[in-house]
Amino acid sequence: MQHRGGESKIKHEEQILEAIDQLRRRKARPDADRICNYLLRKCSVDARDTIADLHRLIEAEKVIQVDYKGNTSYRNASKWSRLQLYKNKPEGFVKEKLNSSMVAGAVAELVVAEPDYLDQGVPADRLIEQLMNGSTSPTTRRVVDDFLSKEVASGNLTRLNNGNYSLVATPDMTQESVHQENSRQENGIKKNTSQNLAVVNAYDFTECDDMTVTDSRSNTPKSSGEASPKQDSLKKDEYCEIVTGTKQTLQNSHKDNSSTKSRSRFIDNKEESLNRSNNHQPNLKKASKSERKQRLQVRSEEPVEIEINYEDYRTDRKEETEQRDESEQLSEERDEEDAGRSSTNPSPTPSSTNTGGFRSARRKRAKKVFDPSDNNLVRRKRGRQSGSQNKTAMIVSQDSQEAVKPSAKEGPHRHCSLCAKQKQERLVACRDCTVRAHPSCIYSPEELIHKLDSSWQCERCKSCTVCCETSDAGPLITCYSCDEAYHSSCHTPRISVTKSTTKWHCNNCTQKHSKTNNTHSFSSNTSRPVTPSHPSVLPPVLSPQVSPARGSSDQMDDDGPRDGIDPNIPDASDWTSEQVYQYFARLFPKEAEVFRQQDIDGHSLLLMKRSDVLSSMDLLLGPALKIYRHVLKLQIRRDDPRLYWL
DNA sequence: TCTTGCGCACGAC
DNA sequence: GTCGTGCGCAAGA
Repeated sequence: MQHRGGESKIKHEEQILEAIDQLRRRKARPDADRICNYLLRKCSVDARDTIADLHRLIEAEKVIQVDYKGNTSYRNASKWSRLQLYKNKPEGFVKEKLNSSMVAGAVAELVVAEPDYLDQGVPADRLIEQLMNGSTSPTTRRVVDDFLSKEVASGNLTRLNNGNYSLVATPDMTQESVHQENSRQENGIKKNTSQNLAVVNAYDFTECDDMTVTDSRSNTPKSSGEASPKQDSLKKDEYCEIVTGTKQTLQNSHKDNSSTKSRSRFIDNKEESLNRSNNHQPNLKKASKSERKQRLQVRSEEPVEIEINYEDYRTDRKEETEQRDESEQLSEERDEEDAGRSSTNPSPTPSSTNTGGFRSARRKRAKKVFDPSDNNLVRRKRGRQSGSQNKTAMIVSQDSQEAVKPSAKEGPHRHCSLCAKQKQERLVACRDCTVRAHPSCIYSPEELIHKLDSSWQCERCKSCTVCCETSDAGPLITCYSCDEAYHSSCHTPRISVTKSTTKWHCNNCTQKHSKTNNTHSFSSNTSRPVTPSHPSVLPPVLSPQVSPARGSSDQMDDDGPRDGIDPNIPDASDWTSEQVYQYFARLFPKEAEVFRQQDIDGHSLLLMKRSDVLSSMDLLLGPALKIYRHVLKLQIRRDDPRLYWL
């Protein structure tokens, strides 16, 4: 491949263009870092070579360097739909190369280089030149001048009577920029600060042999201005000392009335400065990554990115290696700092921060919390795709029928626990556990009419009103009227049950009704054994019972014992963990194990909070809520639904 | 740990 | 409104 002018072939042109295309497909920013990374992985091309070729491609206009949302991107000119727009109005694609921070940085740099500017202001020409030097993008003098005018208009910059520019001092100015500037000078850092003198984040600079730092806006080589020494090795701690805040620089320069003074002071305070600057070093990578980074070396973060000045690759790195030991020591500290910050973003490009740049601050979206029932959705696979992947997936996988059956979506059990079939009938959930059943499986046709809207309790959850034992202790007979269940031996008088009986009324109901009517159809002679309407299809343990009024506050009000301690609810305070387990095992055989695992005894049980049950026991929400109900029941020894949701 | 896919926010038009 | 872009996240290797 030839340059347009017929120059020598650009060695990695195809790979670079491919990288750009690939990154665009991935919706990843085609920045220098990623391009280098791509070539490194695919072709083992050193980042330096990649950058060098990238710049050649830019010069050849085969790759267009643009600033988009505050950061540098590269476009494949042959495939870029906006190429014509760019050609017509290139500044429209580089306008973000100028921002307040960059201006501030340029001013600060010039002030540090020439302390007199502090009082006199920075000559417009010098400032424009500085800003233009900060970018090789087609930024024109006019564009820069216009931008400066806007900055003045917006109050970010002051134009003095002599026509020179000065930064507007702000209260938050600190000394650190001067420090970094001085540090740079003293340590021979070449850093283009056309942006603010902001954080230069180091990705393991122990390995950054011959990297130099340039403005993030461009990977193209650029002059570093007067303030930048020529020999430019970089060492870690110097980067650590480069801290955001050009304005700070000036103010502190003012305070000290001399940049020279502040310079020495800052050097003395190096350690302190380092500590502060650590907060601005979000992407320092651990040494383990260094091997790849060594070759990659193009990293960015925050408004100022590290970029490779490919012209400087050839520079001597002797100075840097001399200071490496110190740097490595400091890197450990930074790593520790990093541990506390977002490290999940592997992107080398500035991620979320927008300090001082024009880049819009993308808000980090909260992770969506899906409805538990969404677990039944087949999600589109993400990440690397292996084999064919139906991109239009996102299909509701399971019984679409249930989409019109709201109650059936309430929990993990979508099959009727009684008939184990799927019907066009909504499921009723046991109010205490996860068991579900069709109303028609639970009730007889006659019962369906007036009990359909009642809460229902499966046999496991049903307990004897008198002894509180479940059907494990013997068959329960449920009152047709109040739905209280009794063991035949617990009820007074003792119940004589026959399977053929369908309607049994407890003694209480019988007496109540006998007071109000003649109880012609109300007799405790009829009983309803704890068997479902369709016993032939029942799972062995499930025997649904209707609890029409239980759980309603109305009944609570009628029910004397529930205003205080319900004697039917056992005192769990002295239970062993095994007893606790046994209690819950009867109700929630699947989930009860957690009580045993966590060794929850009666005392602990009584101290448990809602959050303990819902969060700390690793239970699904549905069972957890039901378990909590029982926990609360044991704690207060009342069965008051009103308390469950407190 | 790294790469990849992609939802969705954002800005330009 | 559409379109281009790419951040931020999650999934997969």
